[in-house]
Amino acid sequence: MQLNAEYKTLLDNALERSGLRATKQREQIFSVLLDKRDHPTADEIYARARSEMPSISLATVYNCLETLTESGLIRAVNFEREPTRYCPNLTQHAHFYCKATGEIIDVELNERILSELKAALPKGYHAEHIDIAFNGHSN
Amino acid sequence: MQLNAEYKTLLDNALERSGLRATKQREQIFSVLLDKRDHPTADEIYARARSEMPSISLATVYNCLETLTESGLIRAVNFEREPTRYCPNLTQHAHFYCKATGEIIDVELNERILSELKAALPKGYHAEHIDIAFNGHSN
DNA sequence: TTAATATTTAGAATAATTCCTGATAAAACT
DNA sequence: AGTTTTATCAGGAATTATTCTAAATATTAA
Repeated sequence: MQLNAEYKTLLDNALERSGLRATKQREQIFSVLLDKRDHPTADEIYARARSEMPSISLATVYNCLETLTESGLIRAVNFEREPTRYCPNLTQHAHFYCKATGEIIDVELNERILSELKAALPKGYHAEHIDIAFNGHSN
Repeated sequence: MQLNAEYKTLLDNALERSGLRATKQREQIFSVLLDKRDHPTADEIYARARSEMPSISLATVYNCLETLTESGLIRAVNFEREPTRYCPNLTQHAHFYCKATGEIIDVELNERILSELKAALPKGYHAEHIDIAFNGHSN
């Protein structure tokens, strides 16, 4: 649990805004996600969190992930029906996923592409959020 | 089971190409998807198929959906971790989804946008397939 | 028609996630 | 600080979409 001051403040403020309490567990989960940005699943996060906080439960991991997501501190990422992965990158970005190797990277998208995508919607349809997953391979 | 001749041939050819047999159940499931293009879930497809073929089982619905998907006749569509939906539109297209009303529509994307998206990938990364889901509302 | 093989069926199994309940911790109030 | 109130946590049970299993049936090939 080596959450630096900047992120600690970010976390506390976001939780406060949502009317939620700052707890060791929430801090731990947030810290795990910031430490290694490899889009881990809840199980992987549970394993990492437990190495520093052995008493944490899987249910708590799920609870924390939900509150962090709702507070806008992290993002849930899904590839088809595989277990949900989590990511602390809050910029508008897409994901590239290689099923063969498991490699996942963030793909930054500029505003122009995003507005062109939104322009593809028929009249009367408005997108609040766009999920984009590139499935492929790297070399 | 009112699969017209054109689609019957499409189905038979696609199954044959994949080394699979043409069966009543596969025809029924394909027909259900073509008849009402509202992106139904496996359960909904099961209900619709059963009204014409009461003996079909849910496992068979899942099996058929898998074989039709693998044969390239239909597409599986996922929104977060909700039940998978199915769609017989084979053009490269995105989906718009309104969680509040459940409305789902296909959004056609032109080649230019798609190549711009692919161009956003870092060097060495290649996308075979891009999943795009617009989440929002309509009026 | 028979033999070989694929498919279907029904139910059991699986796996990610959610729910439940008593215990614990944090904030609010003396 | 001590007490009360309320949120959160832990552990286990429950849920749910989907997959698996094995016996029965249908399809194709011989």
